[in-house]
Amino acid sequence: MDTRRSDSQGDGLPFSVFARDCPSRGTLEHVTGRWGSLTLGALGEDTVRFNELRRRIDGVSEKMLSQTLHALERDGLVHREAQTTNPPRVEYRLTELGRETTRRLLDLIRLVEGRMPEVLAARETYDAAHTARTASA
Amino acid sequence: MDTRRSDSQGDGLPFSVFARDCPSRGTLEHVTGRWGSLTLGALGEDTVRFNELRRRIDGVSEKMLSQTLHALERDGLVHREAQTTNPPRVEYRLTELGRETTRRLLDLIRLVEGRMPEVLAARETYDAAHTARTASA
DNA sequence: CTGCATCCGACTCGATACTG
DNA sequence: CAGTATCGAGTCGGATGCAG
Repeated sequence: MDTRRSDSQGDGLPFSVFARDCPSRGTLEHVTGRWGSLTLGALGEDTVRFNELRRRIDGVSEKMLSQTLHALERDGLVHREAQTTNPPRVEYRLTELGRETTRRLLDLIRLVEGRMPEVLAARETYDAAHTARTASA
Repeated sequence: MDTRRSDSQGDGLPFSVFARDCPSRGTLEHVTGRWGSLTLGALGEDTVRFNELRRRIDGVSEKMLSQTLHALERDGLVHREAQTTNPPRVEYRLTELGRETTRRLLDLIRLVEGRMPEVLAARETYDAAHTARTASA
């Protein structure tokens, strides 16, 4: 059966990201996506306002941050608290689930960052091999 | 100072995904991207051929898998071994760095999958609140 | 079998402008 | 400050066709 593909990865969970129509795939993408991961990481343990968040994530546009925040809020990872005062003040912070998720995410990010020298070296090797092939052709 | 942003996340690493021009951002995207994460997870501890990999990842196109594999190979996460025999046989497997990365990634995936019921519930709540607002308007 | 090249539509993203 | 609406450029991604 196609829907049992997850077994080949040996997880035995009720959902499987490996299946095309699995809902966890969407959530995983919100979490790991370009802005999702950065947003979660930038929130961390803090309670942060919209523009502060925007400043923390270098390069994110208003639109993308807003969009990302909505997706994460919808998935129950981020809590949004709006005060209808003037000036408006909206604060975002991680839910418990969001913190758990972010913890794992940061483990991953830290690993990747810590190993970047290896990655960069691998890239050079790869590129050298490839340009050599192209150049010699 | 802008380049110290990473400190606000308390990691103190030499790279910071939060900075726009940080090379780790690209690698992180390869790893966590739509197909990258699934490819790494599908490789696991195995040595897998191209089409077998394609079968494991439900919905991936040839093009995307090939592209993803190249990116991961370039980053030193995946090892590619091509036998120039006939028929051609190309095997992919994770490097040590790839396995480390995948381990973290699977921690994250498992968490997300395990908590999907919560996510789904949060979505319903969110959607209900939103459609209510829209409907009542 | 394992791929690369090309075409082309769909969707994403970012800049801008505008609202409360 | 905290967004939403719109629009155009760019990228993603799938289908097809071809090559070793």
